[in-house]
Amino acid sequence: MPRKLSTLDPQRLDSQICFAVYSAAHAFNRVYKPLLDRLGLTYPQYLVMLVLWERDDVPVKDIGEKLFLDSGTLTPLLKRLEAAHLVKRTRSSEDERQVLIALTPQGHALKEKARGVPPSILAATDCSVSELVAMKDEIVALRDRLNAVIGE
Amino acid sequence: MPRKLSTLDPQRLDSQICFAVYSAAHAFNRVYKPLLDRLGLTYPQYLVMLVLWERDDVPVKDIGEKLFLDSGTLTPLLKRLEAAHLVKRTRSSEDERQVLIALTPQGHALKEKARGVPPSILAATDCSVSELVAMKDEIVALRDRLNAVIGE
DNA sequence: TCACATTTAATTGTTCGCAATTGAATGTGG
DNA sequence: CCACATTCAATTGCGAACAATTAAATGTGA
Repeated sequence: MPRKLSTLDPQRLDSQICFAVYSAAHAFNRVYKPLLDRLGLTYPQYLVMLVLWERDDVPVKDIGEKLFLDSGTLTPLLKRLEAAHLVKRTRSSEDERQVLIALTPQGHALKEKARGVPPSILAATDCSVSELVAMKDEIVALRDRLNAVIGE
Repeated sequence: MPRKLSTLDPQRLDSQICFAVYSAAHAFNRVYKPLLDRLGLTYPQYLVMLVLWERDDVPVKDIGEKLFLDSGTLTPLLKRLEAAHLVKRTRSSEDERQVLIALTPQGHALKEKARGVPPSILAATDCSVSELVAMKDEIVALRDRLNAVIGE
């Protein structure tokens, strides 16, 4: 009598935390989209801008380490940000292998326009800040354990 | 004296739950990759197979509703699964607008080969099942609230 | 110094993910 | 019954995401 086991079946879609994370990421993306459209940014471009608003004039590699992305993703993305006049890309003179990414005045200015984004997202989650912080910390811990397994 | 506020700054990358979810999704993907390579599947293809292993002979729309994906994503993906001889795509005779997706014998057989995937993922998370279930339920609830906002 | 490994970005090719549009089939109101 | 709207899948175009490779600059050991 294998009844009621279906909800525990590890091969069921709804049992899988990974699908929960995957589908939540897409849901976030859809909420961000109209907000970021006004800034002329995609979500990954917004992430790069967040990094640069914290610290400017950084090599591509540093951005990649913070966002867990490689040059195959970042190079074309940064070229689009450059085409949008938000960043400048210049070869480092000390180490010619590195390309340094710096904000333009427009890139700096966009930070003010983007100030309304996090509150809008917070409202959409319909959660308290403390709940979100707790969830975020759990998810980050999980992510870091997964990333630790990869580097084996 | 705006000191120590940086960790609470909503415009900081590390404050954002969305980045936690985004980067966790990518971390999961990297853990799944070597496991799914052996099955000849990508992660989204694996999700479609999970749906079909639960219920066969379903229209594209139903798959899309379960996975939150549209025909722009699913049509080419399903064609690849068909080219890999895992599914058949046939127009419904009752409603010629629908395309029904059915597993081939190889598609059915793959379920057995895929049985080892969830335990491997579980091991990689280094979490107890009950912890994961609790996190999963929280994330699903968050996702559903976000999706509710979109349909406004 | 010189051969060799390492680091860094860029490039190529494949697969998602989605917006917008198209076209065919079906449903509905008058 | 017929004009019209709706539904469904397919298509087009663009921007990620990543594996694999390339090329140039830098570091290292003999």
